[in-house]
Amino acid sequence: MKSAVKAQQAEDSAETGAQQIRDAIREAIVERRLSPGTKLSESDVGNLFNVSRTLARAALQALSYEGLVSVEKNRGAFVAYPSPDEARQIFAARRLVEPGILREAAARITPGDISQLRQLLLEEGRLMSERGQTARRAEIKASGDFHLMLAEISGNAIMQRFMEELVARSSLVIALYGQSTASSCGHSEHGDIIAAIENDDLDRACQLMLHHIAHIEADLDLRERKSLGLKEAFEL
Amino acid sequence: MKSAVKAQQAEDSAETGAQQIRDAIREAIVERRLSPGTKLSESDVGNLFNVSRTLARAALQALSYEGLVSVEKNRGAFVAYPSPDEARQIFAARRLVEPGILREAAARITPGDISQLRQLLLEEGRLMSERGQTARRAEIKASGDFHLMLAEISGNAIMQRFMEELVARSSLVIALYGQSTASSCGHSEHGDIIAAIENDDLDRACQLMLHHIAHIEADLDLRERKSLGLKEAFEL
DNA sequence: ACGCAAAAAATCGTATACAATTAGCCGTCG
DNA sequence: CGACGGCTAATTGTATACGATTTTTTGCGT
Repeated sequence: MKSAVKAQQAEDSAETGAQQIRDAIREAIVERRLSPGTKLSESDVGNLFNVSRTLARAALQALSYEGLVSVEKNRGAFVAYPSPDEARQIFAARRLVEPGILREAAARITPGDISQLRQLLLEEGRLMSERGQTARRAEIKASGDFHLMLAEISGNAIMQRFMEELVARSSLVIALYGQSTASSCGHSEHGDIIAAIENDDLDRACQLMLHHIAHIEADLDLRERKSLGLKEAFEL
Repeated sequence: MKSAVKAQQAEDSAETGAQQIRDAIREAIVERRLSPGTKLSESDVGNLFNVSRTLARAALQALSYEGLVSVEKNRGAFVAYPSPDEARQIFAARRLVEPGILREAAARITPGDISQLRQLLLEEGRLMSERGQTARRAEIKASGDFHLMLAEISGNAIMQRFMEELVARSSLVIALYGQSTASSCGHSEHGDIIAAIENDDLDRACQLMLHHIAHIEADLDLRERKSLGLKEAFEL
């Protein structure tokens, strides 16, 4: 799975400082070590990675393009705090594209791909039973990787990159609005989808995928709670 | 249409130099005043807009995230030169998402939206009959705006941004591989799609959209012609 | 005249420095 | 006692400077 995209700039591909920082921060956000709303000042980021503000700034700008941090002019960068409406749009986008990706992936899937998917599933299950923060974080990533791997199999680098953005932002949304202590993704549903693909039952696989996404979304509490109303917070 | 997205950083929204440059270059690329492969050195861009290399660099980096320019480490930035395979992926992505966007848009479309779409169509037709470079460029933009407006009507800012990227990159592809001198888009097909939406015939609208995209793609010559081989160029 | 190697030029990568804007603080005034 | 105003500190926006890498040129030898 780490063979990820890296589509453009094929040849030299030596990540240029800023990209390393960007990736490190992104990973921290996706694994929820950084909470939504956390301030990411350019100086702090620079000091943390022992680079100049120039590179820190570049990394933050890059993350802002992916929707993972929001930079406010003359105020600074913050880990994105998606509104309930944004959250709905993210999942609407996933419902819109994932069935299509699934179809494309099913059309070109190889036995090797399937065994890789199964292995991912196994790993996911193993992490799920473990205790501890680090296992939990790895599990969060693994459950997203299932969706990303389908995108990779589809062979469309553009859709793959888009899915990476959607999965990452989903992680933020779940961190903010998720209710169940249970992990992010219904684990068994992933297995069902693979099974449907193997049976060449594409329609069923797509339907399962839609249910799966709906299931994740159903676990969210997307009520507008704009800093607790500031009035309602004390009147009750 | 210019009410565009601008989702993040809602409040002050005063574009910060680099963004202005980015938009200017993007417009130049989409309108095909800049050809694929053109070198965009940071110094040149900076001088052209009377800003420092810092801002020029930021703008180019931003464009690289959108896939409109490719930056090669220690070599420079160039207007993207999508490979035939990339071109296919771009159109595959459009086939994958545009029907879905169309369905979402149809669900929330208002009479006002329809009249705006019609007006866009009229403008497009007017420009099509005119002669001259500037009219041609405006037409290119207008034909893309039809698709973008549907995305805007769909109410999903994320899908809208993605469509903006896809339309812009499509323009590059057409510039590179387009054959017919005729414009980029079958104009009448846009009208047919609107008509189908008005008749609440969603399935037909989606089918028309798919045909429309296929039609654009059919006008491309996507054979691998890697700088004409340097040998084959003279042996025939 | 051709090819190769070393130097020169140009360009990018990163750091530092300065200017502009914002946020917090404190003192004064009503 | 609360509110307003200006000042200071912190943070971002932009420019300039320096080092590294690549490309081109140039000059020498064969």
